[in-house]
Amino acid sequence: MVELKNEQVVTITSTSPFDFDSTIYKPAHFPSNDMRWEGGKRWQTMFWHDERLGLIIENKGTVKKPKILLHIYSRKELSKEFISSIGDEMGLRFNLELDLKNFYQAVKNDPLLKPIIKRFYGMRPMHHGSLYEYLIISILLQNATVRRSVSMMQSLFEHYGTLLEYGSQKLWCFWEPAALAQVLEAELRGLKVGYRAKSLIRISQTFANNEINELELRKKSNEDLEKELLKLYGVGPASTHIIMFEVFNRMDYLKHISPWEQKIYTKLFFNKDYEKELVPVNEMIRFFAQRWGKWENLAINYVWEDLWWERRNEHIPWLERLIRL
DNA sequence: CATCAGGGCCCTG
DNA sequence: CAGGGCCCTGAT
Repeated sequence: MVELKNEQVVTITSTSPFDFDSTIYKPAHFPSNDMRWEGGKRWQTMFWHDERLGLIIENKGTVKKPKILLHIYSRKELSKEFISSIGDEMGLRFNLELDLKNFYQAVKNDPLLKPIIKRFYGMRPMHHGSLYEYLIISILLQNATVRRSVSMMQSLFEHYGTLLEYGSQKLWCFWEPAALAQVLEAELRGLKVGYRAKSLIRISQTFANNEINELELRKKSNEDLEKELLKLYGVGPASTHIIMFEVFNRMDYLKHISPWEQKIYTKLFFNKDYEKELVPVNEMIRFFAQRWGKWENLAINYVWEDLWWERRNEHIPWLERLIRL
């Protein structure tokens, strides 16, 4: 375990409106021991340019006047440039520059979104981690129930990650790609990740060899980016779909809906019993494009997040059956 | 006890 | 382009 004793603090801001809790905490993401959330505060570990960091993201503002305090814990003192690069990166990952007012204007007459936007006014989509980290997660999601994905993630943390102690928390930090790149497949299979071992290793090698650059990919068009992602071993249309939205913030890329999402969407958007009648994926894709155009993924995400926040407050039997946590 | 699908993907024919 | 196989787990 590594204790991070050095603390530096920066202020970051967001366009308005900004809702802190629904942006920095996503109940739809599966739980993992690299983070902790309580109202107004999120602890999150971060592997950034060879440093293992502990972050505390703290709300000091309001929806109208956003202000976020970013506490950065590290082993040694960090340069001013390094600190500000972390602030910039978090701004991107948390979509703090996104102009939500355009979105709200575009969908202002939508009866489904109206009450949700009222409840989550200022919510942004977010993923806290890097492309590499999200690729690992998306591979763990493949062909597995949520419970199994959670246990594979924890197992990987315990074998290749680093336990950090800071801000009275102990949380796991991701490994660098090179650490997994040289592991033997049999060793990984010993951690019960199954056939995913090969994908985890090959993707780690791609990153360790610098054959892929997240910052460069950000500049690419949807089409080119999709092509680059699909080239990665173990990445298909389902993983590409979630990465395009969650990592690269593409609001207008929707080509795939997984069976699990299809069931939930059938209920949420078409108000039908998915056990009797599943709405076909192609029909869904046409429907979303026509209804919400270039904002489609954000619109869907608002409905999706609303459901998962509701699940925190009350038992939703049909959803529980689908999650199998 | 056996069988099967789960927030897919690769490879083969 | 369809379909088999893949690791493991809990539900049936």
